[in-house]
Amino acid sequence: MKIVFMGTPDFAVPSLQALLDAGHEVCAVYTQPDKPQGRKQILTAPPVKTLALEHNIPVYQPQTLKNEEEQAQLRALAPEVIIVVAYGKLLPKAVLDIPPRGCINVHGSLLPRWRGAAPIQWSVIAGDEKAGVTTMQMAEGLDTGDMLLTYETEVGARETAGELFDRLAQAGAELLVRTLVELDSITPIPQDDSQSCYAYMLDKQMAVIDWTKSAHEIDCLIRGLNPWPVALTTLDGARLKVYAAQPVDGKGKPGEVLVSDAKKGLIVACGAGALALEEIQLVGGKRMKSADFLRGHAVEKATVLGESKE
RNA sequence: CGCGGGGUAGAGCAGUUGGUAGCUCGUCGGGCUCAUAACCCGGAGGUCGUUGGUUCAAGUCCAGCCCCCGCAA
Repeated sequence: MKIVFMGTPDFAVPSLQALLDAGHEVCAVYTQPDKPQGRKQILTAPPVKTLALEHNIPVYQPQTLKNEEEQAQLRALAPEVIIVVAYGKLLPKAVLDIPPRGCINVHGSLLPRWRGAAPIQWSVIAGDEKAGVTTMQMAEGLDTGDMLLTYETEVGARETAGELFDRLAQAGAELLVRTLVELDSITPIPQDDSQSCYAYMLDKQMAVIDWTKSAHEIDCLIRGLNPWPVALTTLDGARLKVYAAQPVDGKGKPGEVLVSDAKKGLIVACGAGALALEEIQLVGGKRMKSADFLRGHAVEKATVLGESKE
C-alpha cells in the first residue's frame, strides 16, 4: 500500500520498520523538526527521521500542517493511507480527508482510557493492571477516532514506563501491520466517551513525591516516571532522584527514614507502608544503588525526605 | 562561550593553611558461633582523569584538554 508515515520518537520507530518489512511503499515520512537536545543544545534529528534516511525515504518536517501549501504537498504525494504514530501534532480535517482510506493512528493505551500525550506512563502511574495499544481510524479531536484493533497486556508489578514503552512500541508495530492487512474486514468500534480519560504531558512538578501517599501509589509514580522525568524528593534540602523502589513493611511519619544501613539500604515511611529505595541519585552525583550511596553519605535515621531543610 | 557539581583502591566517599594517601563496604586469609547481611584479628589492592607549569616538596596552587552528572532548554 502507498503510505505516508507520520511519527517522531522511539515509540514510532518499530512501526515504521514494520511497515517497511511488510513491503509497504512508504513514499514519505513526516516528523517534527530537529530540536536542540542535551547540555550542549546539539540539534538532534528525531529517531524516525534517522530511520527514514537510512532507507532513502523523503523526510518532511513542517512546523504545521494547517496551511494550504503543506496540505497541497501532502496531496501531491497521493497516499492511500496516512499512518500516524506519536507524531506530536494534531492533524486538521483537511489533512484527514486527503487519503482515500483515511488516517490510521497507533496509540499506546487501551482506548478510550488515556487519550493524549503520555498514555503509557499514566497507565503505570495510575497502577492499571492492564495496558495496551489501539489502532484507530483518526477523527478530529484528540485520540477520539473509531477503534480498529486492540492489543492488551498486563503491566508487570515491577515494570517501569520505559520497559512497558518498549514492549508496546513493538506490539504496536505488529498491530499496525495486522490492521492494514485486515482493514477491509474490520468493523470500527466507536469509543465510549464516558469511559475516556486524558494522559496529560508529564512535567517536573508532578514528579515530586508526596510521601503521605501510600507506598504502592508512590511506587507506581516512581515506575511511571522512569526513565523520564524521574520521581523527585529532597534529602537535607538537596534534590534527590528516585529511580527505583520497592514497597516493604514499615510505619512512621511520611518521608521519615526508618532504616539507613549500608547493607539494607534506605527505607522510608509513606502514608501507608514504606518504600525501600533501591536506586537513587543526588544532585550532581551519579545514579547508584542506595546501599552504595550510604557508603559515602551519612544519612541519619529519622531524617525526613521531602522537607526543605535550612 | 546559558548556570552549576564532579573525576582519589572493586564500589561509595574524606583528604584541613601544599610535606611520604585515609574511611565505610567488598575482597583474600584466620578465628568465634547452632546460625547470620553478625562479631573479632590480619593481609592484598591506588600512575590521586590527562598534559604542562609554580615549588625543596602538589591529590592539595595555576593553565589547557578529555570524560561524567544536575538545572535550564
